[in-house]
Amino acid sequence: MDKIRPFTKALNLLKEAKLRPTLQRLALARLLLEGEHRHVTAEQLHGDALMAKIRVSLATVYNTLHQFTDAGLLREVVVEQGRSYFDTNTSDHHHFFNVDRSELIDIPGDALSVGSLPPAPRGTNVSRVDIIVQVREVDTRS
Amino acid sequence: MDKIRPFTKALNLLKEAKLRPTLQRLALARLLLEGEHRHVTAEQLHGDALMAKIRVSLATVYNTLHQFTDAGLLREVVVEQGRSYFDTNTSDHHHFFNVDRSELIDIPGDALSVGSLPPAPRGTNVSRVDIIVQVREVDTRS
DNA sequence: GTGATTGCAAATCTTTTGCACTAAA
DNA sequence: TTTAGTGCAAAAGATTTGCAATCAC
Repeated sequence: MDKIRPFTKALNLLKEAKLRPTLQRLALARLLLEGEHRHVTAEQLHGDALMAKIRVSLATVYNTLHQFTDAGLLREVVVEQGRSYFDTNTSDHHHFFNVDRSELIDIPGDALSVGSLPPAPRGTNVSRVDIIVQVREVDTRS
Repeated sequence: MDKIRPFTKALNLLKEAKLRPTLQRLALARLLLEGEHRHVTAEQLHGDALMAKIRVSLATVYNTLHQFTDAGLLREVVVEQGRSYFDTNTSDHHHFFNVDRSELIDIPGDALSVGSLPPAPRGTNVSRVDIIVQVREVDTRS
């Protein structure tokens, strides 16, 4: 039945975020937010969009990713120098980062916990906690 | 008495790392590794070097930071999109990151611990765990 | 000497910006 | 209409690279 109203979810998300539902925003929202959770770079999403016959510029992809992030629909994750990932899973969780494949994998929030966070430096408040578990492919030689 | 053999420590570190003790490597090693622990960007270190009358190019600063990192003398920390920090503290510890000031602050390894790390994805080994506690300046208005 | 290291400038890569054009309300 | 949004190309930043000149051994 999803076929009967295929744009509803993306449309509602944009509406809630007070973002005008333009063709490209709607299309990007569908790519990002209607399927499984994903971790994408701007470049990847741009490629996906073109593949799906959606005419959109890279600049607009960047703009849109940031607008979605500001609206709380996405979460920006920085694990690699020079490139940002955007995570469609905005719930409390952490990440494995496979350095060899440049790939992020979610760790459910309850599978990992921080014991005893020390107090934030004077004059500051904690705004977010990220745990990045860096992993590498096992060496199959030997 | 440090004045009597001011280059000894940096020299030994370079020797251990099997890096030829050139003028600029020695100078950068002294700036980085002889004082308090620091978190520097390439740009900052370059500035420090020029300030200390050490003639060195930014490209060489980058090369040197990476050579030191490969040799285990430094640790690269990525917390901000577009910029890398190099941490002179290579022992097991984590970080506060003040977003408003773009400033890293060490959290001693024993002040924070991860409870129950889930198993690494099939075919991978954990190579490193980073905890970034993002903080913001408290809002003094209101 | 000769091979490693450096400086410089150019190149690269990701991300941002300015502005004329287009589309949503 | 009128205002927000888009595309394009150019700009901006951080980092890397190619290569001739220089330095450590």
